[in-house]
Amino acid sequence: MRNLKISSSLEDYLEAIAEIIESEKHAHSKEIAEKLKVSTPSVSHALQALAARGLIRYQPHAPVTLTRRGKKLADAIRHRHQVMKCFFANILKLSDEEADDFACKTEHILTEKYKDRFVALADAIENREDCTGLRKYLDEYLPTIEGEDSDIISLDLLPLGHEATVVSISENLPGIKKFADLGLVHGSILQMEGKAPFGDLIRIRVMESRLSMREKDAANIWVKPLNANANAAG
Amino acid sequence: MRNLKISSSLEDYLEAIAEIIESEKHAHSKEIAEKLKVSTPSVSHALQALAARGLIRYQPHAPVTLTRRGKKLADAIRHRHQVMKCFFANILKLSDEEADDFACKTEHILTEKYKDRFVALADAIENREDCTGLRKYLDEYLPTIEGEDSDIISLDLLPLGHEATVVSISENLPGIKKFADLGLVHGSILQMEGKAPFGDLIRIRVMESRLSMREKDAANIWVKPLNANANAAG
DNA sequence: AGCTTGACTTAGACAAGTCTAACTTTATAT
DNA sequence: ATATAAAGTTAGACTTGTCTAAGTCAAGCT
Repeated sequence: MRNLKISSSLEDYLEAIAEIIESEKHAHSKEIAEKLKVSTPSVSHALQALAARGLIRYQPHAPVTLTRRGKKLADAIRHRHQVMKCFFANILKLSDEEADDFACKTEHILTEKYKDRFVALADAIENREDCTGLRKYLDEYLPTIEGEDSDIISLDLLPLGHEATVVSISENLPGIKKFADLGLVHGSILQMEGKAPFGDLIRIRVMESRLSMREKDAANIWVKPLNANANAAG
Repeated sequence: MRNLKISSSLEDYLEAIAEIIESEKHAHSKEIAEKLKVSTPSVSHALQALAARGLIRYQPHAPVTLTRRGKKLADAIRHRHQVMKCFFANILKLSDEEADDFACKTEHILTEKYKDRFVALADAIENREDCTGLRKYLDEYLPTIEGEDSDIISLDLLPLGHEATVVSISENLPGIKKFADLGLVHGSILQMEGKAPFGDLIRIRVMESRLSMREKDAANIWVKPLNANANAAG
């Protein structure tokens, strides 16, 4: 069996061909071009590449059909797409269109193993009896998340005097302090109090206490600055 | 503010530079090359591109540093990486290394909105009181999923006489029959009984009953063939 | 039958990203 | 101080995937 890896661009062509054939029996270059929003010369080029890999039957000026191998590969891609689309729509509550868009991108990087785990997770969340609470929560809360290009920065970038809330902390790195022990957790509000000009140390205030940490460690704490404060300084 | 979109390749360089600077203060071409497993000329080339976009300070033969904008963008990328890595490791139960690998790919396609929803989902699953059952299930079941390039095909490809189990069905397409009504659900075992040579119809057996469907609809049913059966035929 | 039109392909330019080979710069070591 | 080594850059080839421009093919019309 020949090499089955093709570029994500060719995967897109193959997928489009499969979908067109499904609804129209034959796939014409023009339709493929419209579906993928590329020019027809690009399609011709891609068709030659697919034919060279034995995935389609292609004679110039005739509509293409999929070989058995091509159909199988196209199906695998379409299945990945479908699985991810369902996950994004049903679990993450994206709109149908958003889910489809995002699935288009993930279908090229998803491997079988990961796919199966997404399926299992989605299945469990949707069907387990003890997940009614979670389902209700996801239904109500997720659609409210808008995430308009939020200005999350790492703590070491927070300007002097500015306040911010802690968004997340990478604790899994070796040699990093346990920040949680210092009262630094998701949601904490902190203020940048000082930066040593050359040194590696920064000083922050959390609630009523103060603490110092290495700048290097601060780069692993992500915060979202609160607006309208303080004297911007570098 | 200038255009902030850069290619995923440049994102990789920027991320690598940020990580090296974090542990070594200065990023040298050679280290970047080693980290990304590319040649040093490729690094030089990328550095020029990043400098042209105002993301790094770069003088030939001197170690690079990040501009403020560069640091901010690098942090956004690293945060996406970290979020996805946590999701894959903690929820989907991939190994640390697998989670990291997969995060490397997803970090380039994840937008803020989707990121926030992944965070919310992971947070809910890990911390809600009513999710202990789900957590236990994920802990025990997901690691057993191996998905060794499973031979999932669409039903219309199943050879005559062969049996298969239903893996999933796309019901959300317009004009598609409600297969569930016919006893066709996830896990059903079916057998291909006949294909009309030209026509669009195929005939299958599910449990003790038989049903026909259009080949076009069969392409939206994914099955996993059972081994060692029947007479292979086209 | 020949003309016209639309579909498709070929040819060739361009951009991004990679590489090897050859060169330059900087640092090190007597 | 100069030779040598290491690091980094430039030059140029190659690949993939895109495009426009210019052709070719095939079908339908009169």
